[in-house]
Amino acid sequence: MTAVRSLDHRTAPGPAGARPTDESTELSDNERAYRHLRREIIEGRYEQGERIIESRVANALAVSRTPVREAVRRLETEGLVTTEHNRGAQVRVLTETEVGDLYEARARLEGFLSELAAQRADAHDVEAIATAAEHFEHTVAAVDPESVEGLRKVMAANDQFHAALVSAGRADQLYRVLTSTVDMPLVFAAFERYSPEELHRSAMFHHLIAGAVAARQPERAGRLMTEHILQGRDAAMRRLRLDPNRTPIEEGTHE
Amino acid sequence: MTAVRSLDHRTAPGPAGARPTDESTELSDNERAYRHLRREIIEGRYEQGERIIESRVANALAVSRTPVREAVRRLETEGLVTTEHNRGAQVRVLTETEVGDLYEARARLEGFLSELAAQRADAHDVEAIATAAEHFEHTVAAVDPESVEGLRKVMAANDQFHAALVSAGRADQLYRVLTSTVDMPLVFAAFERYSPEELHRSAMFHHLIAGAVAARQPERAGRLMTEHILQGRDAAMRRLRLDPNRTPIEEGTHE
DNA sequence: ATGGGGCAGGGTGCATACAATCTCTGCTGC
DNA sequence: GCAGCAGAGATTGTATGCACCCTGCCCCAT
Repeated sequence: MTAVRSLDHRTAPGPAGARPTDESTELSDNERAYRHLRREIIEGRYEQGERIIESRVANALAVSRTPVREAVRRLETEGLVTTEHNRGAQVRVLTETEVGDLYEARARLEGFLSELAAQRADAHDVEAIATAAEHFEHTVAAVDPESVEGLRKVMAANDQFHAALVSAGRADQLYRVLTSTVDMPLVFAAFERYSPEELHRSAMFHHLIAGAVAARQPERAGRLMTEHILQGRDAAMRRLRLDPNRTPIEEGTHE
Repeated sequence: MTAVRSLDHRTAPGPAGARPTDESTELSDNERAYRHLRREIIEGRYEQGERIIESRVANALAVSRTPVREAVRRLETEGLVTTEHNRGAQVRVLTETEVGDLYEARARLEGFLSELAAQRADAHDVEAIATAAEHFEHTVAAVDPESVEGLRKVMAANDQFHAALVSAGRADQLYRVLTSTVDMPLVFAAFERYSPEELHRSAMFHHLIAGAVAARQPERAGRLMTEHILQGRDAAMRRLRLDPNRTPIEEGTHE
């Protein structure tokens, strides 16, 4: 495959629903490869343990192997893939215990984050958090959680809520720790299996957390968030036990 | 600069004090670049915010830019450096608040880790933890904490203790989260400034934690570890406040 | 039939080439 | 004297080439 791209670069600098806060630049190939692979893995389109062939990914994105390799290094550091010398990368396989531990670690980190948010939020932050909680509730009620788009919308709304907390907590560094650490795979795996009641319960927790932040009660905010995440863990692990082999979200052959 | 290496590869497959448990393979260029850069940054031989020039690093290690770039991607994901498109990487600058937050996050994670260790350790693990605590105490008493080698020895002993806990907690995933997350820079910055009394206090905490694990008391182990880390935070931040501009550990020009 | 050696193809790791971008410097014109 | 700009050199981002590694398969000797 030889460079059929050239124009991709110029088209669409990314005017979509981009947050007005920061990025509007056109993505580097590296970044595109990273996001692509991340999504493929998170949404289950790679098997657990499946090998990631650099040249295939490169072809699929019409780039060379170089940016793909760099993306793989990032994913490796995030823990989404493992690598062996001269044998490339494969999607990480997590045991049930590991999944549980990671959820619990996440619960503590997000609990801490929520405490910070409750301490540091200004009026604008409080507003944003409440809005996000509202938005999540609407989304959950409106979309079909079985469809890919529905799922993605729910996830996006969920991210928005957490992002509002991060912003309120002035904790960008923590955010990196959270997202860049076997965080997403769990989230998606969880939502993939969430029942309507569970989604509903999440929406309720979001509201409660928003309330605790607005009331400047760090401990309660932290406790609620911790419990919220642990609820997610339990739901996810119930499903994991029922169906240990996750099924892909979409067809999307990465062949 | 053109390949003057060739032999580096063959020499010393790494028979040094390598843990018998795993690696004895010769390192890839990528890995070498990663470790080199990581150490340079952690030990303060790059200024905060200083730019990292790929070709310079490549020359210094007698490798091409390719593995260096991959190493930089890893460091970026770990949060040690930041990058901007077409403008390369620079050493991350942390505010005092961010340092404090990260320490606290770390305190919670390591606290959790200690709980796991107290729950899951077998007799062998308990033994290893006690030994490591002992070793740390000896090291602290024996070396000159002002010298680079002394500092490195203290850090190595410290790592050994924490590694023993990780091993006991069956928490390899968590370990990744801990180390790969703006963890090291803080550790070193802390030890760099530690006074003998503070090192002593650390040794004491290690013993207490080891005791709690041996006694199978997860809560106490967790609490002690959390406090241990927070002590470290306070010490580090006291020093930070006295001398906001860290000084390099060694001369070592990375020119 | 079976164990093993070797060979071919697929893939990875690294080096090198090159265009695009950035940055710095010195000059020009106001 | 200084803002601003052009150009050269420095540096990054990506593509491509190549040597080595690894795996699976076929064939041969036992």
